[in-house]
Formats: sequence, C-alpha cells, structure tokens
Amino acid sequence: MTAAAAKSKPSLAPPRVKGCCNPVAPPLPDAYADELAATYKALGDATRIQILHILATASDPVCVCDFTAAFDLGQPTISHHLATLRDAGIVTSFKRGIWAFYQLNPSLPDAARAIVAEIG
Amino acid sequence: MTAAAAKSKPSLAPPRVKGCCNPVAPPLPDAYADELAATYKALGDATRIQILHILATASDPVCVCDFTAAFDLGQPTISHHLATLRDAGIVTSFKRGIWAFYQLNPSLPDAARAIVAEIG
DNA sequence: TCTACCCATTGACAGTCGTCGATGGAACGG
DNA sequence: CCGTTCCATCGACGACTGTCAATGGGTAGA
Repeated sequence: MTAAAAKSKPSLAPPRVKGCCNPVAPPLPDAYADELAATYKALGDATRIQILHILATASDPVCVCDFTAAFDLGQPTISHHLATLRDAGIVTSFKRGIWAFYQLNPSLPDAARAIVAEIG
Repeated sequence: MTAAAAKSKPSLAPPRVKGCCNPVAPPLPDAYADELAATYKALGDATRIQILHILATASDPVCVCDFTAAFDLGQPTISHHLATLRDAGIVTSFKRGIWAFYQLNPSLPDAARAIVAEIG
C-alpha cells in the first residue's frame, strides 16, 4: 500500500497534497448544529415571523382567535404554524376554557432567546 | 338582508363580537418579514450551519475545496449550499486562479450580522 | 341534553428543498 | 495545444412544506 493507498478513497479527507486546501475548524457537534438549524427553520416563514412579532410585543398570552383574525389564512393553517413554533420550543401554549393561548417560551435557551429578540 | 348577512361568509374577519379577542400589534411590513424569513430559511439546514461555523472561525476566506473535504457530500451539493448562502446575502465569494473562496459578507445588515454571530 | 363555538387533527395537493450524477466552462502546467 | 483540476449549472428524483376543506373532540351556555 504505497501509491495505491493514496489513490483509494478510505472514508474521509484524503491527504490532499495540492496547493490550496487548508485545515478548517472542527465541526460543531452534530446535535447542536441540528438543533440550531431546526430553530432557524421554524423561523423561516413570513407568517411565523409575524406571529412571533405579535407575541414579542404583547404583554400577555395571545388567544388563537386573535391570530386567525390577523391573517388572511385558514384556521387550520394558523394552528399548523403555531404547532410548528411549539414543536421547535419557541412558544408554549395552554388552554383556558374554550380558548387556547400562546406565549413566548419563558424558558427559552439563551441562543434561541437571542435569535427571537431580533424580531420584537 | 338582515340576519342573513351575518350568516353569509363575506370575505374577511366578521365582526367577532365574542368574549375573548383583543387587538394585536400592527404587523411588520411584509417586505421586512419576508426578508427576515428568507435569512432564517437560509440558516435552516445543518450543513449550512457548519459552513457558517467554519467561515466564522476562519481568519481568511475559505476555499471551496476545503468545504468539499470537510463534509460527506458531493461537490455539487456543497456548491448549492454556498450559492444559497450567497443568494441570501450572508456570504460573498471571489475567484483566484482555479479556486473559489467564500467569506462572511463584510457588509451584512446589522440584523443578519447579529443572527450569524450566534453561530461563531 | 342539545346547540354553538373554538381549536387540533387528518387527508390531499401543489410547490419547494436537498441530494446526486452528468455536463460544461475556466484556469493552470506540460 | 492538450490534459488536468476546480467549480458552477442542469436534470432528475424523493422528501418535506404550506395551504385548504372536512372532520372530530372539548367546553360553555340554553
């Protein structure tokens, strides 16, 4: 295994004896990168940005009926967007009587909190 | 058309004389919400998060060949992710000889800069 | 109990996204 | 001039996303 070893494709990063490539920073832990990407993906929709804007400027939890009145979208669509934000851990919800209320997650991780603060 | 008018579905937001709904904050300008959502969407992928991590920790522009060596992905896929980040205005690129280099956009808007700073 | 209301869930459909293989253009080295 | 290397683009395919209409489960009031 002399020159042949350099020609085969082991599994990762062959020696790369060229004239350009430099070492790069070690990658972020996969779990952390996935989590960060999931948070950003949940914010990657204009309707959800508007929902967060409403929540960030409200002093109290907001009823779902307020969201359905504020957007030109069907009620199931609003519910879907709210569920997306809740699954991402960005908002929390509770029910009071007939109504469901949403608010920014009070125990948001610092990284996510800084992200959401951009929208207020 | 007295009670019948209240029963038909005009087009938007019927009066809503109920017991819950409150006024909400005026929406963000559509253009701004779209722009913010587009930036977040560009960050909503673990590979692109890793790319930005590399760029944020590098002191010099990074060659594409470094990215293709750092990920278990085909070269067209890496090129596609870099183009996505460039189209979103998050990174810029230039060519030197055979190689193409990418760096964080030095004239990134403040909002986007704060977002990317989360990843460094 | 019956009715009205609010909201979540389901099923369906068009559109977008991430990935790959193949192709093509541009810049060097012999 | 020719072959090699690097990178962007194209075409295709499966997976996911945003939206709606229809349905169903709860809760309050008559």
